[in-house]
Amino acid sequence: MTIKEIAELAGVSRATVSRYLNDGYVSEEKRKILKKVIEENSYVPSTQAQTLRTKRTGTIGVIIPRVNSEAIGGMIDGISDSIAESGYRLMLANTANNEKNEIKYLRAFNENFVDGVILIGTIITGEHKRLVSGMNVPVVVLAQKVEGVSCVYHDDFNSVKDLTARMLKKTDRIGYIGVTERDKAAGLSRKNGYKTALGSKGIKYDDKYIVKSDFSIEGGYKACNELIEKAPDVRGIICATDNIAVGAVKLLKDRGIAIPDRIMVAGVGGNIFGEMIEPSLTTVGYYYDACGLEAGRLLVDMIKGKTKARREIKMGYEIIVRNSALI
Amino acid sequence: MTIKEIAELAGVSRATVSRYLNDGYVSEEKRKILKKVIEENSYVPSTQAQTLRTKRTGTIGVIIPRVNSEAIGGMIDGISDSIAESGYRLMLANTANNEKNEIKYLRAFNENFVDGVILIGTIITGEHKRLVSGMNVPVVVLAQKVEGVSCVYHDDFNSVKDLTARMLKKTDRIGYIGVTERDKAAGLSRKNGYKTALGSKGIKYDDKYIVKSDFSIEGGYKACNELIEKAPDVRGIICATDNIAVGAVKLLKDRGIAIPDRIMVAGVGGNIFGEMIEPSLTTVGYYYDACGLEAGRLLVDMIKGKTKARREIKMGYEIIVRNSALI
DNA sequence: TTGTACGCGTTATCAA
DNA sequence: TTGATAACGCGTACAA
Repeated sequence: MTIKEIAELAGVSRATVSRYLNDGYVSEEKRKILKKVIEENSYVPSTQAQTLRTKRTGTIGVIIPRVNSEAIGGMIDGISDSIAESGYRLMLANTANNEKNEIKYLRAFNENFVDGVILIGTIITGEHKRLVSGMNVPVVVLAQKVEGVSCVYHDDFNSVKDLTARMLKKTDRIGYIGVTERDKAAGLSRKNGYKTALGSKGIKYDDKYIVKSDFSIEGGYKACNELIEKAPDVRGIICATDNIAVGAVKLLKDRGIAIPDRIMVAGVGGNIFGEMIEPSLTTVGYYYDACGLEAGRLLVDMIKGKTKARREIKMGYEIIVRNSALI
Repeated sequence: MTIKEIAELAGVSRATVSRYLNDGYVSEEKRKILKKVIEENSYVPSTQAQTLRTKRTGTIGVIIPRVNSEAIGGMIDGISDSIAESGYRLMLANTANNEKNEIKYLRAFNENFVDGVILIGTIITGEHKRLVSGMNVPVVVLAQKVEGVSCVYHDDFNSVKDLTARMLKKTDRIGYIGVTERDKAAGLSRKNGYKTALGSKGIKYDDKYIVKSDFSIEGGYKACNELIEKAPDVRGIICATDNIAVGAVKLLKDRGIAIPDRIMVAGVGGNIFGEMIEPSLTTVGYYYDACGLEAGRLLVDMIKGKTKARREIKMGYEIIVRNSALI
C-alpha cells in the first residue's frame, strides 16, 4: 500500500492524504473517508520515503562497548524509556570492546540512519573527541565526562572519595586496586577520589598500597594477591569495580584472611551480585537507569533544537554498606 | 554529498558512479577518478534512498523483553557478531517485559525498517503466532520453540531431566520451584523435564513437592520457604532459574539448613553469579552466545533466500556441578 | 563501456 | 480547502 493507492481509493490527491497524515488541514468530509480507507487497508507510510524527503530518520543510535553488563543494561533501559516517549526508535551498535569499532559506528551514524547518537564510552581518545565535535548530528556521551561535549556521567570522583573517607575512620592503611587510567571515569577519577580522601586526612599517598588490574574477577583475584604481598599491613581495600572486589574477596577467603575483621573490602558499581556473595559487598551504587533516561532526554532536546547549549550532567550516587566493610 | 555531485566532480554520469559503487562495470580509467573523488569528499550513499529503490534496508530487528540480563546479553552479542559478518545492522526494540509491546514492535517491523526479525521470546501467545506467520519479512524466534516457525532454542527439557536424574542418584525426595507455564521454555519444558526424570525412576509425581515462583530472587526465597513448610522431608530442590536458586539458597542459610548436606539445590541458566555465592551453585549452562549466532545466521540465510525451508534448531547444554549439589 | 530517463513513496510549494 | 508538480538520492532498463 502506498499513498498513491490510498489517494485513488479515497478519490482525493496524494497531497490531501499526506496532509491528513501530517498537518491535518483537511475537510471533515474527506477526513472521514480517509480514516476509513487507511484503516481498511492498514496503510502505513514508508519511513524510508519520509526520511528521504524530510531528512528525519526518527531513530537514535546508541553505541555500546558490550551488552552483557548490568550497568550498560540499566542505561539502555533508561534510554529506551525516554526516547520511546518521544516517538524515537533505537538503533544499537555493539562494538565488542573495540575502540576501532566505535570510530567506525560514529562515522556510519554520522552519514546516515540516525538523528542523534548516544555513545556509552569507556576509553575516549583524541580521535573520538575530534570525530564527535565534527558530527552533523547531536551526540551525548554517557558514563564519561568529556570536555566540550554534552555528557551524562556518574560522580566517580566524589563517590570513591566518600567511600574511602568512610573507611578511613576505621583504618589509615587502605590499599587501592585500580584499572587503566585511559578510562577517565573508572580509572582516573575513581583513583583520584581515593587519593584525595587520603590527602584530606593528611595521609601520604604511597605506591606500595596501589596495584592495577583488568576488569575481570580473575584480575581482581591476582591483583589482590599482589597487594597483600606488597603491603601485608593493609587493613582495607578499595576496588575500582565490583568485579575486581569479588575477585579480591575470593582471594582473601582462599588465604584464610577474615573479612572485614582483618581486611575490609569495598567495590564500586552497585552490582546485584554484591548482595549474593559471602560476605556481601560494600559498594557505591550509581543510578544507571536514571542516567540513560537523562541522556535520552538531553539528546531529544538537542535534536529538536530546544537545547542549543551543551550540557554536562553529573549524576549522584549512594554508598551501600554491607558486610565486607562495616563503614 | 550526493551521487549527482560526485558525478559532476568526476565528469561522468550518475549512472556510472552508481555502477562503480555496485556492479563495478566501469573502465579502469574512470574507476581511478571515481575512487579519488569519492575518497576526497568522503562520500557515503544515502541508505534511505537505496532502500527506497531496492526494498532492502540492510538492518535486522531484534525484539527483546529486557536488556539487563546475562542470558539476553549473551544472545545479543551472538546475534551482533553473526549479522555484522553479513553486513547487516542491528535495530533493537526493548519491550520492557510487556507482551503488548512485542506485538506493537512486530507490527512496526513488518511494515518498515527491517529485512528480518529475531524475537527473543518469553511468553508466546496465539496472537504472536498468527502475527509471525503473516509477516512479510522472515522471523526467527529465539529461546522458545514455536511450532511452524523457524526457531533456535535451548534444550530446556532434557537439561532439567538430566539434572534431576543426577540428583535422583542421591535422593528420591526432590522438590521443584517452577515459574509460569505460559512460558513454554522456562516454565513448561523444564518442569516436564523434572517430572519425566522422576517417572523414569518410578517415582510418583507429587504436588506436595511443587511450588511456584516469579523470576526474582525474592520470589525464590519465599517459594523455598513454602516448599520446606509443605514438604519438610525434602532433600533436594531443582529451581527453574538461577535467580530462584539464589533466593532458595539464601532462605536455607537463613534457616540454618546445611547445603548440600541436608538439602541440595540446583538452578538453571549457568549465570556467572552462581560461582560467586556460598555455596557455589550447581546449575545447567546454556550456550547463549552460540544461540544468538545461530539465530543470526539462520535469519540471514532466510533473507537471502538460501533457506526456503523452516528450521528448528535445538542447542545443547552442560551440567555445571558446584557445591550446592555434588551430583 | 557509458549516458538518458524513469521510478521508488513521500512531503512541500504553489496556484487554483 | 484542494490538487499538480517538483524534489529528495538512488538504481537500473534501455539505448547509444
